[in-house]
Amino acid sequence: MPVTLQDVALRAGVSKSAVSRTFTPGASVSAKTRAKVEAAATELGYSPNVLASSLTTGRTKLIGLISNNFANPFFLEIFDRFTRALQAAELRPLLVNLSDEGDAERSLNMLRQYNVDGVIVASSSLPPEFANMFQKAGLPVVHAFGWSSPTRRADLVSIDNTEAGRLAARTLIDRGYARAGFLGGPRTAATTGDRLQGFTEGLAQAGITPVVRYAGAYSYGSGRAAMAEALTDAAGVEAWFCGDDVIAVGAMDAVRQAGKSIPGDVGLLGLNDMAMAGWDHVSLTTIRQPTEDIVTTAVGLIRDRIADPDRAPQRRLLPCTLVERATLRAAPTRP
Amino acid sequence: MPVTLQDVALRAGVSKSAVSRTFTPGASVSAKTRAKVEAAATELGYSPNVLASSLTTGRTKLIGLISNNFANPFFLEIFDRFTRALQAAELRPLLVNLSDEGDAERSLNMLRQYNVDGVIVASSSLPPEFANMFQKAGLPVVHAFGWSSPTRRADLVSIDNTEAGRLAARTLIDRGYARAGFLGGPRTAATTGDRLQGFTEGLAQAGITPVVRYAGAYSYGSGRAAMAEALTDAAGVEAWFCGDDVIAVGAMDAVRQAGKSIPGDVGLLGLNDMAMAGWDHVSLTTIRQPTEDIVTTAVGLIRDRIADPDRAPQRRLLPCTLVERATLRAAPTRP
DNA sequence: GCCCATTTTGCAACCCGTTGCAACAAGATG
DNA sequence: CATCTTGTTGCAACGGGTTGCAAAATGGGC
Repeated sequence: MPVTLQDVALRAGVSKSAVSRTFTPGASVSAKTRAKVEAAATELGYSPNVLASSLTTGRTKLIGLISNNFANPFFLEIFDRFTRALQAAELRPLLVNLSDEGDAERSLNMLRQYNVDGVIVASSSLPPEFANMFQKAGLPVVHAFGWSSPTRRADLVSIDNTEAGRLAARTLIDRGYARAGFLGGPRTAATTGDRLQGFTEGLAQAGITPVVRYAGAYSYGSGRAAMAEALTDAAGVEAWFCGDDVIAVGAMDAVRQAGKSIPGDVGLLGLNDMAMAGWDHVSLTTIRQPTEDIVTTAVGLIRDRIADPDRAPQRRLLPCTLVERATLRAAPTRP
Repeated sequence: MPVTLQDVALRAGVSKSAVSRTFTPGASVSAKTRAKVEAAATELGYSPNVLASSLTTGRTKLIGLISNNFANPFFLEIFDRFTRALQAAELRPLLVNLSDEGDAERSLNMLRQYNVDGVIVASSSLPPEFANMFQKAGLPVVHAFGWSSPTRRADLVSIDNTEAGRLAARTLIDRGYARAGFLGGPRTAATTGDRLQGFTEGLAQAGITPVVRYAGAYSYGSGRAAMAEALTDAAGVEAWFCGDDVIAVGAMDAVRQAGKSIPGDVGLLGLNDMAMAGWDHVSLTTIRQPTEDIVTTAVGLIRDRIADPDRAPQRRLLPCTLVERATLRAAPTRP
């Protein structure tokens, strides 16, 4: 039923090649033929079959968009931006949910079956093996929002997590907090370690050693549970740097549940600046990731790498900034 | 570089056909050949190229997953479920973000270029033209989470929105609210009308006529703005049935901002039961959509329709239930 | 061991495009 | 007008599979 190249060729009275070339940018066609072909094409409502052409060109314009963070509202914003950015670049996101997929092999396989041109891994908590596999299979990979190991050979774009940790430390010190805590994301997340390191380094300058706790996942429930425990466990902490906004929101509820006030009794600092952090009843003071920049950079990187698979791996670390809201006390005014 | 059918055939000492048939369920192959082929295949790490086979079979196992609700956290849960359900059915979601895509034609075109087997529209606020176009193009379409017009020829799965409206009405009446309001989603959303109708009908039985307001979008900001206005505009309303949880959360903040208490001064009833509705500080009383059921039903419908494109359009209306939390006052105990 | 009905198998054409190559046309140059 | 460029065009092979068809192999019954 669908209109094929052949149909258009017949209609326009030219060869298949002529039609094909009309739709191939940079190919050699005379203005006359092109006109004939285009007329026939619009008349028939023809549009070339990407999949068929991928057979010979090896390009599908399909990008695997991989994540396992489907419980974190921040990632809805990320998906929003990625889908738009990819669409704008004439690429198509094949969304892969790795939440309950223990088997890396299977996912890799499926992406290869579809001949994806590249893979964007949007997650900080995916096990390293995934990245490795994709690369071994010769698939261009870019990591966004996570990762850190300089040994990896994949492209990377994210904030400088160590620097974010330092910024968090400076912020808490500025506000006069003397007893600080780190409520990280999952231990296995690549970013968690870097943030902790920066945080610890930064605090060290004020002679402070942070209490360290971890949430089991990037989710409200995990943040809440971890904080509930920490409140009895590490009661003296005045302010917590949380590994992520959604964890911070969970923590916030645990604190209030325990009858303590924010930021009076306990201060909270998040990371991401998801939309919800700005909602009235949340008003989370947080470190903002430049989401839009990260996404457009990631899309740019994947295009570049597809064009030149052998180029050296790129690392783009973008700066993050503090967003002042209501979960940390104000800096004491200096006389 | 990738392993092809040919390679496996050579290795196994059989013809291409034999290999192809080994991987085609229901084809005629002897146990012996199958064994040989499978051995060779695993040895070489072969997996068939879906795209190549789609050329002859006409099936890509690609499903367009279309939405424009990227500001509503509820949809992250929906995407989570859809991706899992599709993956489990050996289908792949090609995610299409229609948020800023005014041009239906363009999206349709791209979906056709990729030969998607079908389309799932997950949104209640997409203009009707989309559905029409897909269908005219002969693409199997199923609508999930929205729509209602019985004149459409697409498959539909959602809650019974009129019934949901009635349930909301009954609930408010039970709690003794005499002055009720309806804070709907966008006027253009197909579901909004149905819910209002059911709500109005239900209230009529108690002789109540609802005040009606609309939010401009399914988002926190719209809900908040609409409620802020309504609070001065329609100050007498004791309880509002909101078109959606995220709108309700926005409304909640507007109410608190105005110095009123919930549910003391103003009652709120949401719809969806997104995860966040259950968070401590939200505790939204809401009407629950059976999300999981809707999703699995939608995936089932799309498979069936792909198998038999000519069958009569299906409508599956699933029941919804009230989830009691903290934004409506309790029903007065009857002696 | 022979004959017939069933399976199994391979050949070759086909799905829808792309592309190297050679043939060809048109325009420039002398 | 002949010759050389340069630009256009069609042919045919190819990419990685599927499938109708006929030939070959297998199995069963006697």
